Amino acid sequence: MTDPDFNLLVALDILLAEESVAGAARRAGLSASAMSRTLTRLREVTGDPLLVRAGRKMVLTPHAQDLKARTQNVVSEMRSVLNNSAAPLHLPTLEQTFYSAYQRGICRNFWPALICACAAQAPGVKLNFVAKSEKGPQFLRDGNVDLEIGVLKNMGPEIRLQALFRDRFVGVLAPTHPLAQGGQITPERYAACEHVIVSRHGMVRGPVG
DNA sequence: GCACGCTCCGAGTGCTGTGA
DNA sequence: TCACAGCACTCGGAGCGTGC
Repeated sequence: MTDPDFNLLVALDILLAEESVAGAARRAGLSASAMSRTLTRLREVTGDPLLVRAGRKMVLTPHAQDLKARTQNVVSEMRSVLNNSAAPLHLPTLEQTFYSAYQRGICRNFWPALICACAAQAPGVKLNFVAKSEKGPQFLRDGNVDLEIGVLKNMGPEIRLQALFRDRFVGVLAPTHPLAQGGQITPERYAACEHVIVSRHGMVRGPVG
């Protein structure tokens, strides 16, 4: 039995992510025709069309939808195995550009310290800060971003998370406010008050209720 | 509003060159 | 010799402008 061509996995990963032969070709540094032939080979190997025309666009078949997450994980694991160099990381000579996604209002506090630390310990490193328009780990999975700073959760097992700090809310109220009367402010008393919710994501309920 | 034609874009394919 | 990639081309769909 001959092993399949594992290079096809990388192409499959890009095709499933881009949902476009032309887009996948650009990302892989190939011509569209070369990527089209690669897709043909993938169709032969998997026995599934994988990407089918829907008007002017291409859409994933149900089988391709099933393969998408598995392929991402396998390719990510392959890369981590192959990139696991035995040579220790040497920051003073490291020449690399890192892209960092940020959520407005959260990580600007970290920029000065981060830039100073890079300049001192890794002068060859360049930092590009990219405003992030949507939540989710897709930017990291696609490799468009190396680092994200913000309120992160449900990122998946392949994304490494590290807590930088814990925040807390501080309430300010007038001496005449009902909460200021009657002793200790409990969560129940706080929740019983009327609230105004401001949500960037259209949520009509918050942690309070 | 509708039909028609033009243009653009993307996928697929035949042919050919290249390297192992 | 074979596999792969690029060039050139065709085909099909969408968008847009124009005339009725």
